[in-house]
Amino acid sequence: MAGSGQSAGAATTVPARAQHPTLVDVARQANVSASTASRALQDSPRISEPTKRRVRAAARKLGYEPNRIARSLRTRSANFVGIVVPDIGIGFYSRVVKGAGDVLEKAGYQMLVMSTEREAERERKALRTLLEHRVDGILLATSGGVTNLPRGLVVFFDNIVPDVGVANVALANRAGMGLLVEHLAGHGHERIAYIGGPVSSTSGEERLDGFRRSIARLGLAELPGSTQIGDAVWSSASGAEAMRRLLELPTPPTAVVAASDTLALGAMQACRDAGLRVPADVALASFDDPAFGELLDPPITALARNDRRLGELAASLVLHALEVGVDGPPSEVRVPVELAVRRSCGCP
Amino acid sequence: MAGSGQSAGAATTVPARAQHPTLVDVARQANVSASTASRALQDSPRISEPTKRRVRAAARKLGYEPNRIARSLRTRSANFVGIVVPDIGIGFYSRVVKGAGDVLEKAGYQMLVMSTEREAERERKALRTLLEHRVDGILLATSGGVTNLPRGLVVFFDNIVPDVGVANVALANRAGMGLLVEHLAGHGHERIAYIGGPVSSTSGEERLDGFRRSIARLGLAELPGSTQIGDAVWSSASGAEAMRRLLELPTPPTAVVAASDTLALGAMQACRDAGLRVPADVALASFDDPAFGELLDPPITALARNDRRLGELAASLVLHALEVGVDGPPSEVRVPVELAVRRSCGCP
DNA sequence: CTGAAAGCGCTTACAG
DNA sequence: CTGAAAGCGCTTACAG
Repeated sequence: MAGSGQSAGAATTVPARAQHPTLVDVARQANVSASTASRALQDSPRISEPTKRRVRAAARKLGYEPNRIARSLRTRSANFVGIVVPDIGIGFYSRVVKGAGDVLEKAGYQMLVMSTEREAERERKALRTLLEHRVDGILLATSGGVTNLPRGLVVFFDNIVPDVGVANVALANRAGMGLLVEHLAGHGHERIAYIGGPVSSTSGEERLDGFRRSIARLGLAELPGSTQIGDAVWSSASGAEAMRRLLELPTPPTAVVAASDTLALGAMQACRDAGLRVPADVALASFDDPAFGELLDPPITALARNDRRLGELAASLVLHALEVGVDGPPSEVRVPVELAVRRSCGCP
Repeated sequence: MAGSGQSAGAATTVPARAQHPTLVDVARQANVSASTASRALQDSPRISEPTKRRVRAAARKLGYEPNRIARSLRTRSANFVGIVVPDIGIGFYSRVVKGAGDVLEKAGYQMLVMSTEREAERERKALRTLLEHRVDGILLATSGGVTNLPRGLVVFFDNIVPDVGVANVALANRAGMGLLVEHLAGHGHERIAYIGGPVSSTSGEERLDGFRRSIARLGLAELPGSTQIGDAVWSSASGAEAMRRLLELPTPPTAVVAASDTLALGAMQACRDAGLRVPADVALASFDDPAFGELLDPPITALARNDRRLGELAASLVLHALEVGVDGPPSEVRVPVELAVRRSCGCP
């Protein structure tokens, strides 16, 4: 039938997957036992130099590539760490993934990345898959899919579930908000409004709380209707809508702080559409730094985040737990943020 | 010594990793053999309904999670596909990863993501790791780390190596450039310049070529010094520099097409710094659509890409090869792009 | 310094 | 319809 294959004898359904040489192939070639070959390739001190050389030469000659699956089964550790994020297409998460990947790779671990599209069902499935692969640990930015805590070592990040997991790490949401509000107040603003994300997420909740505390600390009043919440994905469109609601207030704010770059961009757009100038008519500051914040018109004052660092920390925490075991409540880590002063706040 | 562990008898170095129940545990609980338990969980038609129910109940009761490592070793297929990208932090790549992940997941595969930071050495290492994990296929956006083609099924994307691999997929670079140049020419521009990336990459080469062909097709002259190449990462800074060089030309261009969003943003910045207005003084169009292209001032005319679609295609291609095997030269797929007309080109 | 043997947790011919 | 046995490719006590 078919018969168009290049190599003779290959079954039709079998793709051209070359048979990998195994350790016993190497051992045979080097005239030693499999045990010795294994130890030689691990550079065990129990093997003589000449033997090691012979085994290594044999491995090279055969193009031997150790089978990690077999190794994992035998050693009962896959050397895998799973990371599950709501959406890998979002800059924040992809940068966290990078940071985590770097430290995991250095420690000899591989990373299994799962993007859940913010669906609880997909998150549960991702978690199950990870567990079936016997990952050594999990880095989890949950979208609400964790009904019962997955057994094993999990470090929560971004979206924290209090008191569970071995650790959790997030940005310094409250402190960051404080920086933003204080800066705006420093420009003389007294009517500062807030555009944020749903308080069901850690960022949404902590940033709103940070905003309120700052307002109070500065002795300012929280005006009615001056805190607006956007949609679940913190979309620019919902940021624009929120801004419009703010502008319709009997006495609109003179300054607005947005809890994310997307929200801020939408807000800026809404201002422009309303014929308002930023910062002359409304000052604006953003929690997240948009990718091209300095190229916007006006360049946007925002918090410079260190997303990679967050990923590195999360990975280090799971690695640490892997090494020393866990006991006690989760450690809570907050990654500091820094104010990047540009023009949208009113600075020259 | 230590003795701070909660559960009795746990060795100090062993983290609190619960012992997973195995298939024989399930079998014992259900009073069947391991073979039967295995078949029951696979819903084999050879097993009676009552037995299946009993086995499933036992599995549920014990919280059984099949060990994929053992299964992979036994079936000699990890059901893994590797994807290696230069930088997962870049929107394009993370979107491709998402697209690929979606179709792979649906087909029952897991994705191993490797980000190489554009270093050939890291790329080689990533490839080796993937092979050691016996991935069934590889999706590769190479940064030049492929000296000898890794054995196995590889689909190249973004950066193509001619005539190798089972398939390659990239954006319709030449056609896209044509769209951009023609649109600018439609505005009456005759002095159109180009800012691109290094021609050592597929995108760099094909986009420059596409530019030149379009210019020629339109009967326009390619002015000396009117094609400028930025740095290896297509940075905004190098785009700005390229723009400055263009503006210093004895007779500067009236329109510029940038081969990427980053380059375009840099160019726009340089224009602004030079006191030039876009599009009044210089019209601008960009190959890639920046994340917030419509929020820029002016909103930028660009090609709306379908990065996810590219990832989906790449994954489908590797899956196809997995199923039917490979023969013949690689199939070459180009993902179409679409013109998103906004304001930077001169449209009202 | 080296080797024979057991076993990690599955799946799957083979037999009944 | 069910089970006993072999084996995927390693690593690692155990013995010498």
